[in-house]
Amino acid sequence: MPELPEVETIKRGLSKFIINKKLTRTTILCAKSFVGTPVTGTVKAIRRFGKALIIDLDNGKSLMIHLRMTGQLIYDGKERFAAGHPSDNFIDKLPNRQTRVVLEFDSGSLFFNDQRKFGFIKVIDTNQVEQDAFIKKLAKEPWQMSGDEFYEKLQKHKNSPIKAVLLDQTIICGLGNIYADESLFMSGIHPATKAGSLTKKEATVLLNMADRAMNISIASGGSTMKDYVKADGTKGDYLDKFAQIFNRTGKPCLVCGTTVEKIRVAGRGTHICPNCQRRKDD
DNA sequence: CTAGGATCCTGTCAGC
DNA sequence: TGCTGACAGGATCCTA
Repeated sequence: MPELPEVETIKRGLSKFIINKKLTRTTILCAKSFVGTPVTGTVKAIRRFGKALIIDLDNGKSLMIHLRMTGQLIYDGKERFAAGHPSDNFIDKLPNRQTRVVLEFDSGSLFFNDQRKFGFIKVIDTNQVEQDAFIKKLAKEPWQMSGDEFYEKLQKHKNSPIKAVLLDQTIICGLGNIYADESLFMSGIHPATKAGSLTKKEATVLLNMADRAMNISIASGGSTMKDYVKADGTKGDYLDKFAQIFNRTGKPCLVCGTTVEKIRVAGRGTHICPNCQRRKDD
């Protein structure tokens, strides 16, 4: 669930609270959610590779965190900060039944919640982060790639629906189901269009829209929570204020008024305006 | 090599 | 009310 903008929001928010703080204790409530042996140490840096978050300690070890579909990180200290999968659990008492791991710092606790247990925290050597099997395969993020480069990549997957290509982190990194739908809508491209049938111009527009959609979201604090969770559990407002197509099934298209439809592409629920996004291939 | 489907897991919701 | 199947903001594994 959390896509690049949400992870970036977490990185920025968490940095304010745990940099230079000491991780003193790890409590594992679900064995499969924590890989490796718990470590202690002072946080020196927080980095992001695609949708993966890296917390570097001062002892040569790092924690790699991937939230996958339903992960959340909630920091509870003097102030509370939460981001990730949107749900009321943000304001629950912690730990709750979806809490899988608790990382205790000398300034507060960081709760890793994950309903479906697809996410994980993994201990790796800091100097091996870039060699991690997942990180190593990640492609460039949209703003690091040229339109020509993206177009060339599409030719290697010419028979795949363009949405499947957008979701493949080894082709272009950072998009998930929301931003794939948003980018395609903003580009006027049907998600099932074969990647190889896009022109270089269309590919370039799509790349630019992926960049724009994610940056708009980062600027608004991601699609989940604002920087600080208040007692009322105020949620991040990307989906409400900026999403043009995602989760708008049955509502009028913001551009032409046609009813938004939900279809299935690349095995994922996909939102389209059947008028603005027409297939030009087969 | 690519492409597509099943799979990991828990929870919620629509439809009988 | 109780059951059932579909589906979920991700990625990997297996098969053809």
